[in-house]
Amino acid sequence: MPELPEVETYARYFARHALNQRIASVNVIDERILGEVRKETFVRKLKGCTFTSVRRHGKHFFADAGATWLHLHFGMTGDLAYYRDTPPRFAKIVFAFDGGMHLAFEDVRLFGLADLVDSPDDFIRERGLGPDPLDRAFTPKRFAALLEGRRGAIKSLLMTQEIIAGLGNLYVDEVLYQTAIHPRRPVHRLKDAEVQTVFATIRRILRESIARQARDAELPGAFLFHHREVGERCPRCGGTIRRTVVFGRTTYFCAKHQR
DNA sequence: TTCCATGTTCCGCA
DNA sequence: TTGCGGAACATGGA
Repeated sequence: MPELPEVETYARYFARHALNQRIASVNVIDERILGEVRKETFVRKLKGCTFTSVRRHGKHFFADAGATWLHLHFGMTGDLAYYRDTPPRFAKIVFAFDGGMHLAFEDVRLFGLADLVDSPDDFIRERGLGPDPLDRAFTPKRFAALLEGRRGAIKSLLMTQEIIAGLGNLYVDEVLYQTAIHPRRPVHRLKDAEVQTVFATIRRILRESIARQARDAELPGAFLFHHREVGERCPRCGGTIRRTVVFGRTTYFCAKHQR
């Protein structure tokens, strides 16, 4: 489930297992997972290299391979698997390291992406991505400035990667649920205090989720996360959970306490 | 069989 | 310019 907490968890997994080992071979099992780079170039530039560090910005992951950076986006169903013998069923790219271990980038639906970039910073700038909400430079003031002068639904803005990078459908619903704001509320109708609460809640929820390694079962039971079902009882106020569509995405909210 | 899905992009319209 | 609805992409699972 790749939103920011999941990608952060993958980044830590990658760093824990796949750094400082020489890449003996690169197997691109399905070329459709590649972005701009050609298969031959992808293999040639990574074979023999060593990943030395990782970075994450929003839902984008980067690994330093020396002369180039591996760039991964996990789409809807991307995942990583470090293993010795048996590749995961939906492996699309496999890196084999000296010593016999492997790292697979797997993705059932192929909405993910693997590519090479010269510089993550340039990529982030060229793509126009907004700040990462866990970055130090992301302050309450900056957040308020990002929303300034906009008129769309709060959910739409929080989902837009060019405004804030990393939140997706589930976590935006979670943030608005916990701040008692209706997903369709126009952003210019938010009070200053509410904007500050949204800022603080984004950071708290992301940190809590990362601390639990973004595993569904370990997220607090009071999270909307566990109650995404029409007619479900809201654990916070006893109201009824409803479903609607905002920004083209299925949206769950409590009809009673989210206004 | 039908519907739905944690993401992104592109097009048309207001 | 901004915002939004809809469609498309590819595929498994309920």
